Amino acid sequence: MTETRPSDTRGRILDAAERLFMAHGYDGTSMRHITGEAGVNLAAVNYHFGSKEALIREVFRRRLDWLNEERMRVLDVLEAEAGKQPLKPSAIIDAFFGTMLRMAGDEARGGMTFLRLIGRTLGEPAEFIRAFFAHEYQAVTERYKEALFRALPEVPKAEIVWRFHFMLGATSYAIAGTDALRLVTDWQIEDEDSMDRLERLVPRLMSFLIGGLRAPLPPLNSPP
Amino acid sequence: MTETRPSDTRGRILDAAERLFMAHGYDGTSMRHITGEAGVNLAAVNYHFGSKEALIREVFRRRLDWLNEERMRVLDVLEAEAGKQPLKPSAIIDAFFGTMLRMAGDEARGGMTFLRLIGRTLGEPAEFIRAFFAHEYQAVTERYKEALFRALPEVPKAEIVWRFHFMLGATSYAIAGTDALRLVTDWQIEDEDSMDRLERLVPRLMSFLIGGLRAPLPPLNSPP
DNA sequence: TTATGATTCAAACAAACGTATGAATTATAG
DNA sequence: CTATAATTCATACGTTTGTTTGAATCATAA
Repeated sequence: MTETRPSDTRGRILDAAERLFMAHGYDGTSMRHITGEAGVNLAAVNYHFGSKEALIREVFRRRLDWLNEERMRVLDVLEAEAGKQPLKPSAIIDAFFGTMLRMAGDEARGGMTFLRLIGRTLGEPAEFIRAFFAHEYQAVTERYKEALFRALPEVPKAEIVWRFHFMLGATSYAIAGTDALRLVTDWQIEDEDSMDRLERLVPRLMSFLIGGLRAPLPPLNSPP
Repeated sequence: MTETRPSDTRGRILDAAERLFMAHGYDGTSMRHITGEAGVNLAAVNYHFGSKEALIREVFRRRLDWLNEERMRVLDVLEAEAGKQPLKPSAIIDAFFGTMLRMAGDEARGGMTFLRLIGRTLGEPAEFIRAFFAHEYQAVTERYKEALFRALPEVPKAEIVWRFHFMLGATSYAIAGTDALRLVTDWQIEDEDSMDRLERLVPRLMSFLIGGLRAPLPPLNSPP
């Protein structure tokens, strides 16, 4: 629906790159892996995207554009419904993190693969990737921070920013794995099949995030 | 202070590798970067460690051995003090995460550099790194999970395991950055100098973690 | 001192990397 | 159909990668 498509070479490259970057990271994925997996010629990436750097930017852009617009839209709806009174913190958290997590069930928008790629990438060392993310996310995080400030007027703003940050970390890590996670989860979870696991992850994570957000404030340290 | 050293080539390599892996990741750091930064010959890494893979394993091992022994020791002390009654969850969390975070102030044990390396690496895609971590951590996480089970007998074990996992994610992300973090934290935090920031991070994160751990349980999903 | 083992060194290796080229092929328009 | 543009292709370029080699240098002990 985006454009007339004489050939799906572009799409095949993006899909393969998404999957491989998720599995092996940016530096760990070569052009030959990508084009091999996509079944296209090696030169196709540079023809269609210009460079490897531009490719991964496009991999993220085609998903993040929708996600961040959706996050804005959901917040619009919430604020319209609430009128002038502040939102419930849990509603804001669900709008930001829940909207992202629910992408896992939407295969047309990347599904679990893209979600895990996001989780991985927030810890990615490459400078241009971090810069790109900061730019893509700026407007959205700004709005959500403001909404949280209004929702929690008694909590110092610096504290909210930190906790927003902690929530991002818990979420990234939760979705990045199922592999890395096995560090902590060997048993007891295996008996749920992966469908169950994903469906239960959202409410589980959401409870944790809201518990953390609403936790008692840390003691102020005294020394002068 | 650690040992008699006929030459500190090994140590210089480990220090440089630690710093560079932290800054650019495993695949993003070349042997020539490492040996150049360390001021040693290119072949020195392969002579002293055998391979790049063995090098990064040693980078982690020299720090993690101490950290995980310390975690065990602290838990021993706590359990001895408590006698037969269960520990406070907050004490367990502090023993596990606080012990690690306080390494940031201990320059002889890697300090902030190693701490940020850990944060980065828990999301590292390379298979052998994940395998190594899982192996190094197994005994410790097992003991801490058991301690948490006893401390929170009313909470389902699966829930505790998940929340332990979320806590790991929040912690990794919190220490990995100051760079990546700038995504969410642009202002309001800059006015604290970096010493303050680090000192305040520990109680802030600890409050968040305990709030998440003690949060109300997620609703059970109903469908049959 | 000489002899022996440990370490450092410059140089080279094949393999893999991202990118560029120009010809061949395919699609589109007149 | 023909002409023009878009795309695919095999191939090659110059770097950079991790690792190896054999000689040179160092330290230690007899």
